[in-house]
Amino acid sequence: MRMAEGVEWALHSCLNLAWTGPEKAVTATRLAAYYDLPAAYMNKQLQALARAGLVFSTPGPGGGFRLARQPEQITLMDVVAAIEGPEDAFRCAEIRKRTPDASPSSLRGPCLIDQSMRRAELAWRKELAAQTLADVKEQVERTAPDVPAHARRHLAA
Amino acid sequence: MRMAEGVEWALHSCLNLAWTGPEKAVTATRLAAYYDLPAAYMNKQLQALARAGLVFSTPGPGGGFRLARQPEQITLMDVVAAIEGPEDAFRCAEIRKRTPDASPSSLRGPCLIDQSMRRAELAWRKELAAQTLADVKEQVERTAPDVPAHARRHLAA
DNA sequence: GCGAACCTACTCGGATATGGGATGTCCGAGTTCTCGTGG
DNA sequence: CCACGAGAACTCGGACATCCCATATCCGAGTAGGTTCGC
Repeated sequence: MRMAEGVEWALHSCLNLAWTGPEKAVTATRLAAYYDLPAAYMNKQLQALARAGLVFSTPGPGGGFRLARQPEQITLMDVVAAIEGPEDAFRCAEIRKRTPDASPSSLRGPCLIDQSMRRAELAWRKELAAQTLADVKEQVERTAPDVPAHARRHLAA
Repeated sequence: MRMAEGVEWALHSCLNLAWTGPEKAVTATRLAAYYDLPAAYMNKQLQALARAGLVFSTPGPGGGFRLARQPEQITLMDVVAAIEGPEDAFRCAEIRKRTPDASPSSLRGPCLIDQSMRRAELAWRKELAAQTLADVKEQVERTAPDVPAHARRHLAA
């Protein structure tokens, strides 16, 4: 099980967009260059964020991406779901139904293995949903106060 | 992000091995046939469980797999880790270090995005570790009392 | 001088290659049981 | 009848194909701004 690395890119980019502010749009090329990443692929990740409604995208000169909501209103869960998709990691294929003696009685309830796995995954989602971009942003500003200025400087038009 | 489907197979197989008991070994072929799954691939999953020490494997006629511990001593986390490996789903590539102005001061602390993701994944692991095979087994026996007998009958030599 | 139309440059957006890991298959090493043979 | 040994069958274990999705790239649609031409 491996999470797409685009998640990491998206999270860092969202933080950077929070620092540059919603007034000026930042291009995918510039965000990618800041971390020396392939620009076209970074663009793909930002597209996913745009589809999820987390960022606004404007084409043309002066265009780029802007955060669509306040950092307090964006959770880490939102970003992960935007990149990874809404599906669970564990997907019950209901193999129990393929047994030769899958009687209606034994299939009455839900698959309990699936339930247990879902319960764990729900705990994961809850923890992600409990943390907002603003939380992480504030932590970074406290432990590394010069990072926001650096980001603004390198991402400014 | 997608978990290997071998996890589902392994969990069901562990339950079945719990029902057949540790006295008689059950072959991979028989476990696979119970769910109409490819035998060789099922064998691969059981091998992973054996490497992790969750099951004993004995070759030759009359051989097969037996649960290595009591169901109370095997958590869902054990099974998932055996199949999926020990690595985290989210792997911080430390892209923050690739910024042109990655000063030692700003890199002093750990990556806070990584920390947040780890916190969520830890919650997932804790929830998995909190549930044992015995828990799930007991739930199944309560909601579908005839399943254990079916398993024993179809998996008996 | 001013306005409008054109043109260029820029950016996103989706369609298109590529690579690595999960999925699926196959054969060999080792063990156990069986069967035959000899005492 | 019993002991023994050779053989066969069975099972795991790992090496070998195959397929699919994440990764990576490229080009087209659309837009904004600048430029030039006409009035």
